[in-house]
Amino acid sequence: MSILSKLSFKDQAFKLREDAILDAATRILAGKGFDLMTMDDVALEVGLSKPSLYKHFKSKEDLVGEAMIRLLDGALDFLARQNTADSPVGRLSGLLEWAMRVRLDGGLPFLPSASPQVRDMLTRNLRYVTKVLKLNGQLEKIVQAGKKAGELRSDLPDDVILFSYYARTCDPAVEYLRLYSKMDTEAIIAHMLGVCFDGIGRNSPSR
Amino acid sequence: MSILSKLSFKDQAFKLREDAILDAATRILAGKGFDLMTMDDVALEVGLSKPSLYKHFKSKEDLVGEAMIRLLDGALDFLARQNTADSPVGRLSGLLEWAMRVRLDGGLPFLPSASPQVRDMLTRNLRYVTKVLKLNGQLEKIVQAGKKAGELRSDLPDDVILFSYYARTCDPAVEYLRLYSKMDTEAIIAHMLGVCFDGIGRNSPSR
DNA sequence: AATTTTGTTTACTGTATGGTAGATTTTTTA
DNA sequence: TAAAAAATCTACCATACAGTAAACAAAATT
Repeated sequence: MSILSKLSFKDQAFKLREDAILDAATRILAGKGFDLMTMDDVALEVGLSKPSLYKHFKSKEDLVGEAMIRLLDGALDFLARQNTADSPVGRLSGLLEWAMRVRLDGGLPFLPSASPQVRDMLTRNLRYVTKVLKLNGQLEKIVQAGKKAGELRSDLPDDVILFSYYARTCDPAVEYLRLYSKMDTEAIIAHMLGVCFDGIGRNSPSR
Repeated sequence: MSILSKLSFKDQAFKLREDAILDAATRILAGKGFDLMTMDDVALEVGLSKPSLYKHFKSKEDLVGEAMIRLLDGALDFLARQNTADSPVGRLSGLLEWAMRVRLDGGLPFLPSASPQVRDMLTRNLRYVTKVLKLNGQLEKIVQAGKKAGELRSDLPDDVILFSYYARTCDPAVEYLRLYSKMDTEAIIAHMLGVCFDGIGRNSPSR
């Protein structure tokens, strides 16, 4: 075994631990949110002591930032794997479904929806912002294509459509339906997609 | 001036101070959310010292609960003043517009959307829960009437429609549009109403 | 095996904050 | 105006938590 492969093995172990920490942080974040998540929680969940976390992430903000970045990477990856020949609304719909599934599976919601502090924190994270802008750029193109194809409302500005779309990924309605209705994951996803594109008004939705 | 009217005057002053505290708490809550709001913040904003707050509210949770209850009272009041002859969607639309306007005016969002801790806290507040159930009952009737009249999608269960409707009152899209678009309050409200009832899909909305 | 290096942990610091006791001021009453 | 009552504030406590220093253990290197 060469020195190189040994190093690489060590690095792999390091990376594995890092992923485990991010997994734990993600679970706890999804469960109680940023403010109630303590670094001791994360350490306990992942089976390390707190100072070890700080070998990987220089602060709580950094840790959460990385967790959000990993989520964005997942979204960008999903987009990249999509067939670009699919219809714009089909692509948006697919990504939204993916995001809902991640969330209902114990993952994070996409947007730091409510808390201004979390939003500000992420805004200060350059790598996060860069990825958000990249994702936003790609989605904006899809939205424009969708408008041209008559699949999306052309009376709404792009940013209204985009922000409303993003908001659906962290829609509290999902959480309330999960808690207080008897629907299963699939029914919730189907309904939320319907509400996103067709709203709650009128009969006979398009999809 | 009789003893009674003096007492009543003192009570009025007390009530005024209480309202001032609730106003301050509401502003701060809207600005930084529950976790970052400290009792010292509130005391400073309202011009009292912290212990004086505790003459009115027995805890931070209690204070925030009362602020939310005041908001619910406003909504119930708005509903009560509506013309019951109006169309169901007209009534829902009017209330949503009211809620958006409250929020954009520095008020609170309706639902404790994101934070599970805040949701749990309010769930333990009996007076709050009672009012939520009352409001929910009234809105459910309107939703059912709307479905019957063909103004609301009858393929969606009542609770999907209701939770999606509530979610619009605290939709983060509003915040993002306010921050990152050049729309004014009226344009934001108009678009958000459109998105709520018609979604973002297809052309030519109904309203 | 001795030495260095790396990683981990225990035990701690500093700060923020919800809440309170008791002194102090203001207002009311007589 | 003096005594009593009410309201308010200063100064504090206890707790929780992000982050760290230094002791300790494990592994790698010689």
